[in-house]
Amino acid sequence: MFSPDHANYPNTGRFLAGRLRHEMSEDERAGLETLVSEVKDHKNGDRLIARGDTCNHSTMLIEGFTLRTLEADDRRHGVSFHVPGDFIDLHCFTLKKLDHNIDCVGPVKVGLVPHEAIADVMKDKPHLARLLWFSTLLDAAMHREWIFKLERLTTPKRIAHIFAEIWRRLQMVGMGFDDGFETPLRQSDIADMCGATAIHTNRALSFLREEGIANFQRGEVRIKSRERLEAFAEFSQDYLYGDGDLSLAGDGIKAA
Amino acid sequence: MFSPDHANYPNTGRFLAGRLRHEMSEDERAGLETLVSEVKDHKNGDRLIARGDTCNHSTMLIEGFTLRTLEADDRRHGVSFHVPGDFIDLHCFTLKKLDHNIDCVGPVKVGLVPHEAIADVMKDKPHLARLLWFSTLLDAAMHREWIFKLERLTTPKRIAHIFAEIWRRLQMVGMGFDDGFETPLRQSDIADMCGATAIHTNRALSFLREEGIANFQRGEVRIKSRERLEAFAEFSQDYLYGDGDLSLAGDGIKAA
DNA sequence: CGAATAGTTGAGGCTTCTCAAGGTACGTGG
DNA sequence: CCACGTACCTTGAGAAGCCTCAACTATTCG
Repeated sequence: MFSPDHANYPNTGRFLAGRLRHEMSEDERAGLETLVSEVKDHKNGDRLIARGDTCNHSTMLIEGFTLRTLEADDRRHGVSFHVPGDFIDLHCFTLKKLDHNIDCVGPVKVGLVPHEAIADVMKDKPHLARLLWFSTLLDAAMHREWIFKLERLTTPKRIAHIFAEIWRRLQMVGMGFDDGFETPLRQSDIADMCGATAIHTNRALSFLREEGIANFQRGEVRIKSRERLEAFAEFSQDYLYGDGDLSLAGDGIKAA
Repeated sequence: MFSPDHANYPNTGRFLAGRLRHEMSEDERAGLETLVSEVKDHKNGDRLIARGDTCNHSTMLIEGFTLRTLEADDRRHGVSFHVPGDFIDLHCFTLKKLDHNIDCVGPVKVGLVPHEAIADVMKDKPHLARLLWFSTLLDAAMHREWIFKLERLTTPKRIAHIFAEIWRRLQMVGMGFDDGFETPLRQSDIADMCGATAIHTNRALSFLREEGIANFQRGEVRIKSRERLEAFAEFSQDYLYGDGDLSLAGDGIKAA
């Protein structure tokens, strides 16, 4: 169902894998790969971009895991996360100044894409431009699901929802295992994404462990039954626009 | 600071007012106005679009107020709202099937924009296309602020935050008053946007009234001190990309 | 005027927070 | 190999926020 062109396109081969990558021509895939002008490595805790920075390039996440965060007082809040293949801050091409930070969790490899290169795509390759737009709209759809989740679910269910989302998104880009996944996230990172304290998050994780829903231990997440996890979390993958009810397969974006 | 071209462009004159409208040429303004192929009226409670609908047009909100909602069991949750001038579901041009509903609150007038017309813009008017993209990214930025708000604030502060946002957004498009604003929202709608019960929302509104922060009574919102309201709500208008720290004024989108 | 919608109030219970104290894994230097 | 430091995780207890159930009141509209 997914085909991470990772061998052919080491920097961008995971972009939109499991979503609309099947709509990209070889020409577009190759064109996208050439947008990356520079590859950089970062370490755990690095802040790739800080709120308010003016940027003239955008960032493709090649390896690793990042968080989008907002801060107030001394508390950090997570508003979304990224897995390899995500165009982390494509929106800053258009917004110019970002409203949030991008923080590395664990070691990270990114590809930099100059904004002039994206402007050329806008001008000359409307179909690829539309796919780039699509990827920013996916972000927005995920944000909406998070809002829904925060309005509706208790902390244990929020955590289960995050696990379900990470697992699905990793698998879409050819990562993750049949019985779970690995992540550099610590309990406090999960707390930041749930709007809960680290202490309460710890208790909620114990609960998930005791109930046999998900076993999180220092970044190793083992899940016995995806069905049970997703039911508990009231999770449905539709909003990821992969295989669910809202899937675009066979009905996708026609050349603009 | 804002100039709602409402007289010249009755259907689209509020689009991006107070944000990047000043960057639109007369040509682009006129072109945008002609995108609207049909104007429709709706009444309170109408569902303009339901989750999963396939759409071949997008919707400009001309008059009135709408909510984006997601439902589960018998509970409705609000993930964002729209004021006149908002391109409510521009993203369905690219996503094709929406992940959420659009519900009318009070009487509503909308303009329909066929997707072929938007595709032409993508092909022939890259700068206008980029402004359309920008408007969907504004949505995403507002979503992120909501996530932050839900993770961080108690119900009284969430409500104050919503009031602060509505007020600012109305003023950007030339609506709203110096001492508050009017809205067709009921207490239960506010509850849906806060992830709280209507009962708790009622108590929180009483609290805001007693404290003199905001007086909400059947859609009339009176606010003595914007400063006090925004401080209480930990609200900063930056994320609306109007006048705040992230403002693009004088530094906006160059022709692509 | 009556019905329907919208808003208000009270009491008991669950969820989450705060403050405070321990426990465990893992790397570094002796 | 052990001692120690640091980051991460765990546990307990009391308080605050929010929910549910169950009334009751006010406003709007036919």
